[in-house]
Amino acid sequence: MLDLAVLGLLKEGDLHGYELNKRLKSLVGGYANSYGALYPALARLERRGWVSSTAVAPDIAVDEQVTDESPRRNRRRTTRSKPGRTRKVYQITEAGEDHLLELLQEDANNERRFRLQLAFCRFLPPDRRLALFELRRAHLVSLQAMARRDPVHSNDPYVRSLFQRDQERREHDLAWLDRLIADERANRPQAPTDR
Amino acid sequence: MLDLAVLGLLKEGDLHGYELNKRLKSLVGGYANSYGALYPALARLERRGWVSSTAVAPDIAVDEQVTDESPRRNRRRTTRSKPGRTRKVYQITEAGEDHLLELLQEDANNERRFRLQLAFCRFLPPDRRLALFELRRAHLVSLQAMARRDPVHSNDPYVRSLFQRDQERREHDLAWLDRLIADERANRPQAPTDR
DNA sequence: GGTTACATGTAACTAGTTACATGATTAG
DNA sequence: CTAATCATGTAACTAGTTACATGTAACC
Repeated sequence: MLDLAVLGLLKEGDLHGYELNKRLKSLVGGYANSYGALYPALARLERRGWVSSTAVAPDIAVDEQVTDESPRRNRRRTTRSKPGRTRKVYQITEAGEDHLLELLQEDANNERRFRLQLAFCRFLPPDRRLALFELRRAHLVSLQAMARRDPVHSNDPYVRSLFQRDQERREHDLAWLDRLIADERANRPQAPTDR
Repeated sequence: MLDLAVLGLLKEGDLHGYELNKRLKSLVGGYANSYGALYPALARLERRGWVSSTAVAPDIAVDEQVTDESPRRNRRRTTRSKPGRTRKVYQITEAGEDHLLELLQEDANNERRFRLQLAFCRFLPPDRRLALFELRRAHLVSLQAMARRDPVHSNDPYVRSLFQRDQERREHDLAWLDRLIADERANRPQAPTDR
């Protein structure tokens, strides 16, 4: 799932790990997204040829190659302008873009995954995007039906309250998705079914 | 987290694994809760002394020891009433109940865990229960604040829609929790702060 | 001179899913 | 006789978290 997030973010522009993590936080909102998952994921993506990396020195656009005899004071002057350490900047490859398109269309039964798919669904062709929404909708409807088939057995007020919140959330979610789908259809009155 | 769910269910009454799994499904609603997690969890809980198990033969309360010469027709009659295989029925121990109380008060920053805590919070003393709700409330408020501090940067309509749904969901959740807290306070006007 | 932000990584752990293996019994 | 339900379990995998290790540089 991190793969999806990382490839999506890299499609928007090249980034290094630390920066990726910050964007991930605001994107996923409420998750930890710590480096313990991110850096290994980047290494894996690179091994599979979905991204490539370039080492970038922290001193950008600042002066000449330092000749070896330059004293420490000089060295200190050269290392200005940008923070500390050499960064590894990642860019998405062509194979990576293909893979991203696949990931964007997978499943629909996973809340977290759908969140990411939605965040990057602009990279999908309109028909695939609509298909994704419909798939998610079908899933929500089936959850809805399941909940109706066997309602709460418990008399405990806390359990009842919980299940009612669930119900309301499902309804709200479905209404929201329906608006999304309606907008999607409205913005593409093309593709006339041949007649 | 499964530990919490299993101990909570066993506190309501003794159960075997298969039955536990069914209750788990309706409780957690939308999760898989397959046996691959459940059975190892039960084994672990037993090793730690939080539950104990009893093997129960499938034929309960049904007639005499079958004498060897009884024909197949008879045998079929005897093996009625309950399905196939020997079940392992688990019951919660005293140590298990203590542990359950601890699990019910942990954290509050985990959506899934809080769901389970709420489902079994009736086992908590009223003041601990209220504390749990307040802890969760504080967490939701901090999420709310975080979201307000840095709003959506993106212009993408899908991302915007997503973040707005998040916002609405947080507000709905908070309102729901506040109702829960209000009810809780209303139902215990006792504990007069000494004066 | 200490805290925060920048920057990359590893190791151990938590939590759950998917697929497999096995076998009995029941309902159609 | 065959599909579904009951029943217990293992192995391999997916996905993410927490804690650790290390070091620079900017801010106050």
